[in-house]
Parts: sequence; structure tokens; C-alpha cells
Amino acid sequence: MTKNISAKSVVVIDFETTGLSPKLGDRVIEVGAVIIENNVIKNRFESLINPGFKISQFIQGFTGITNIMLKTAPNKERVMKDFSKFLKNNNIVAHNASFDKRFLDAEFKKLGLSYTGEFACTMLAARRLYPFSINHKLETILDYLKIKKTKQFHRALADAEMAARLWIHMIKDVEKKHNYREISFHLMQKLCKINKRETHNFLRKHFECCND
DNA sequence: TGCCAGGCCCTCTTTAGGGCCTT
Repeated sequence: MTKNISAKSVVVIDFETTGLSPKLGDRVIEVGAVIIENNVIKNRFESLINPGFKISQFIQGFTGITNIMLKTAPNKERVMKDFSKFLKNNNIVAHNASFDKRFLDAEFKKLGLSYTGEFACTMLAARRLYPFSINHKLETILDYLKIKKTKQFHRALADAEMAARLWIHMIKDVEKKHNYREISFHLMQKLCKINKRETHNFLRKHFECCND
């Protein structure tokens, strides 16, 4: 069965959570996502989620999301169902995608939801393309590339939007540097998976030889 | 009892260890 995945649109997602591990009981408390079509941000999705318990002072301070805000937030069933519709069958991008994938898989599994898109990671791609940045945190790499930042950090939609700007910047950068007409999602995905030693040859051979 | 993520990457590696990145 062929997947009906758009080659030109991706969804960039970001979760704010109660901690680092769904296996240790951590939960998503905010979902943010944007759809990129033809390198332009089109639609946005944003919602808080009531996790059903009080979150720590650390997370309240880190995200600015408070227990008062979450008290009246919708439950995960409603939000994740809507989010599933927003994802459709698009491929998915996130900064340090393994983190967001872990939470998406955990939340969807509990609710019997699924997605068909594949993941790519802005952090791994940025490590390959910009090895001289002092680190590859989202904020740092945006500064390094002089990409305009949103006013907030550590809020889901703001972070998703900035990761989307980074994704678009990287695609345009590769297209420009390598005289490439249209970088596909899967080529960017491959870039995320190669190791440091292979990067030079990958960019030189694979990108340029696939330009038609 | 005490501790507790996990996937990826790099190198003083591969029979391992530690840093990065996400909340």
C-alpha cells in the first residue's frame, strides 16, 4: 500500500511536557505545530493539555505554563484527536525529534491513535550543516544563522515555529550552496542519519548528483 | 536499597564511556 504523503508539506511539532520520560509518568502539557508548504509556514496548531495532576515548580518556571492555566485546559483525548487530524499523513519535523517522537508515540498509543508520517530532526541536520556553531540548541543555532526568533521560548507553538524557520533556512541554504532545485524531505532525513565523517561526501556526491 | 530517559554521536572506540539535546 502506498502512503499518500505530500512531498512538499511537513508538520513541525513541539511538545511541552512535565519531564523527560513518558515511561516515568511524564505527560504532554502543551502541543504546538505548524504546517510548512513549499517552504512557507501556513497553518498553526496550539493547545494546552490538562495532565490530570499538578506539575512541578521547575516545569512551571521553565515553560511559564502554570497549574492554574492547566486547570481549565482540555483533556488529552480531545487535544490529541484534533492533533491527529492536523498531522494528517504529513511527514514530521522536530528539534531533537527523538524526544517528541517518544511522547507522541506514548500519547497516541494510549488513545488508539496513529500517524503515518516519518520523522526528521532539525538538530541532527544542523549538526551536519553547521558544525562550527558552538552548540546545536534551538536558540543557539537560530542566533548562529541570524534567524529571527519569536518572543517566547519553551512554549510549544513558539518553539515549533522557530524549528520551522530553521528547517526552511536549512533547505534554502542547501539548495543555494549546492545549486539544488528542490530538496526533498527524504534527502534531508538522510542528512540527519549520516555520521560526521560521511557529511562532506554526502553533500558533494548525493545532493549534487540528484539534482535532476 | 538506590537509582531511575533515551537516542544519537564522537573518540583517547568498537569487549566503552561520556557529551549533547529535548522537558
